[in-house]
Amino acid sequence: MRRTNIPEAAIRRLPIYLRVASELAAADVPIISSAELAERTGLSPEQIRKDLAYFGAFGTRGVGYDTSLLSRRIARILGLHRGVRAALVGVGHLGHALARYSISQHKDIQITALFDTDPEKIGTDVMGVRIQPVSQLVETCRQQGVKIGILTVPASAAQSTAELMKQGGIEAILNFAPAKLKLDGVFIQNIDLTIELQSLAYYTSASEEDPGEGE
Amino acid sequence: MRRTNIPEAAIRRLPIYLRVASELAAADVPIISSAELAERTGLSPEQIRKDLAYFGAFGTRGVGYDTSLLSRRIARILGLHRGVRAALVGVGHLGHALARYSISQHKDIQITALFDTDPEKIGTDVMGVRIQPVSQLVETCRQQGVKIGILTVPASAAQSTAELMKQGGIEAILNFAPAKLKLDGVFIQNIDLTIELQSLAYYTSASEEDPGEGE
DNA sequence: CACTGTGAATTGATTCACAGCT
DNA sequence: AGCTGTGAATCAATTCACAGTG
Repeated sequence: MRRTNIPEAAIRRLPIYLRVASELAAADVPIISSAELAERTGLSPEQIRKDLAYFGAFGTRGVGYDTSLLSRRIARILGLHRGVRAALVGVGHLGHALARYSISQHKDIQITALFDTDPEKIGTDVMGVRIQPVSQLVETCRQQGVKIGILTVPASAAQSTAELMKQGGIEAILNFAPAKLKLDGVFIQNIDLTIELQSLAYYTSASEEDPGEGE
Repeated sequence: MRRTNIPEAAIRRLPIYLRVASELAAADVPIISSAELAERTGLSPEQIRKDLAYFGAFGTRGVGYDTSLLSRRIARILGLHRGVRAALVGVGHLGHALARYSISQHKDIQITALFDTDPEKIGTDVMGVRIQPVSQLVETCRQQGVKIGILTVPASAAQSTAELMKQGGIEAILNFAPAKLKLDGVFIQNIDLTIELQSLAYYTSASEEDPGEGE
């Protein structure tokens, strides 16, 4: 019933709507129109209406969307209403920063386990979450019902760590390592800083095609 | 002549090809076919051929692509051949981690300036790059010819900081703040950790539509 | 012969335009 | 009257299928 014909692009926009809707609901703004949502998100009103309509009509014609209802519905669609547990592997500088940020910010996605191989780090904690050895990953993730993995290990360790995550019952991975993971049955989203920066360079006058060295 | 009909998606894949090609060239593998490239990147051979063909034919029919030539050509297309300077604003935990990583890793995109508003941080350095007050941003970026900005400030400061970046001559921004920047004439790429994690939850059994609280 | 390069076909996402509620 | 919800049209990206070439 789920995961059918709904564009992936639409799903990636739901958290944006969620953010705006819950901010407004918290500020006691009860209603927002697709036009206003468009204004605040930089998307088009039609796209917003279409995205929301994929999941059933929760607006009121002639009026708009109830911000409180909207935020609850989106949270439910994403499965955030009960709280989703995540584990982060590789507590280097980036991993540490992400862990701090996620542990402090998100109530809906909670990092409940941290793993590393460095004996110096194991046993220390990040904002109250203890760093465990990677050898504990499968067992701990299974015990805690962790569903999301955040991968901030070196590229060379990425594939094997991802496999452990799968064994531990993780169903979706946010991969920061510059490596393409091959892992069936697990949803993988890559964030690669090098790719982002390098492709950004293209949109810069630095790339203004000075006409090649010959060859 | 540039920025014409080439799909943005293709440009975002160039750094992937660049990585593989330069790794192979460094390992003295002189030639790679689109099929092998597909194998290593998880993309399709046709897509790779099409992407590369947008920028002119640099393969040899019946043979494949010269890895060394390929990496040089892509670097040139992206404008990386001369080195591109970047500035990072907001040296919190995430900013610090990204700065460390970028300063140490990338030769082609160099972070040459760091900015923050915190007097405690100003004057300290990250791997040899001194943190300056944001009040110096415009002047320093102009002086150094910085073209890329990395934005790791709180959401509330994102828009105003982005405007300073534009004033400083920055042409492309990698924005980690959860805010939609409105800024004409500057290419903006957003990375929003909350969005990534929340949309990941959808692909997890956590979201298995237990049928709502009614209303 | 084995590969690249590329028009044509397809698939997917966005935008348009309007019908349908409240 | 003013908004949502949605089929139809457009636009963009991917995949197909094969012609072209070293």
